[in-house]
Amino acid sequence: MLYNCPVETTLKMIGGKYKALILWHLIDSTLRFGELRKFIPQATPKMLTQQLRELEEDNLICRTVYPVVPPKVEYSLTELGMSIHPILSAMYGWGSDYLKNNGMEINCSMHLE
Amino acid sequence: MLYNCPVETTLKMIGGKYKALILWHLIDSTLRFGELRKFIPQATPKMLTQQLRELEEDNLICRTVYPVVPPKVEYSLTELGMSIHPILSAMYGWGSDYLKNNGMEINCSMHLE
DNA sequence: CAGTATCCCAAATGATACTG
DNA sequence: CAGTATCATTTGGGATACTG
Repeated sequence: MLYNCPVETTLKMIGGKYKALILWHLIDSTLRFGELRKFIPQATPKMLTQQLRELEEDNLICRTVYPVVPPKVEYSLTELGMSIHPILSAMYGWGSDYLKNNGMEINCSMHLE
Repeated sequence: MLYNCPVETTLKMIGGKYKALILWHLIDSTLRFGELRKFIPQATPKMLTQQLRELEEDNLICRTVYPVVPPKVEYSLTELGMSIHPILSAMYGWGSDYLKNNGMEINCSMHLE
């Protein structure tokens, strides 16, 4: 695959419908599939699975399966995934400012750090 | 519209197919429609127009029409558009590193600054 | 030059039901 | 619990031709 611009490379990896959101949620915690679903209820299981698989393929997240019943699967950031943090933070900061300046309430169940 | 997270707000505004690329090209120059087409040949006129209109609606770029024949239209960044620069730069940097570490050549007709 | 207008196709996403 | 499978639908996007 040939990219015109590195900006596009980055966008391809974190620009999926729920990818930035998933990464953001994983920044400070390892989460199970069901927990991610609760954080991102608008994503159907199919979509969530698909996005997670793509993130995993791109080596941004790590999927750990515990061989127990009932199944337990945990998702966490890889080192590469953690290296995205500054970008996500910058996006969070810019987005917050934008919403504030436009009198929109932020409805984010998320912790800044 | 209600956003779950400011990260999504930002992504909605710069995540369109050619948006980041358009913004990136406009960072250091005002460009005409035809010039943007040359820089982004993969975008059909329809798509380019659509993306430009959305960027304009979001107040990221400014469209200036000169009442001459033949028509002359120039696009430039607004202040808000310029404020995206750090994010784009961060994305450019991360993407470059990623491509380098994976032995991929960068084929970007673009100037870093 | 800077777009619009149409038509059409492919990909993305949603809804729902099911399973090891 | 953590997904898959299937079907239906919507959306995105390309090709092409046309215009003030």
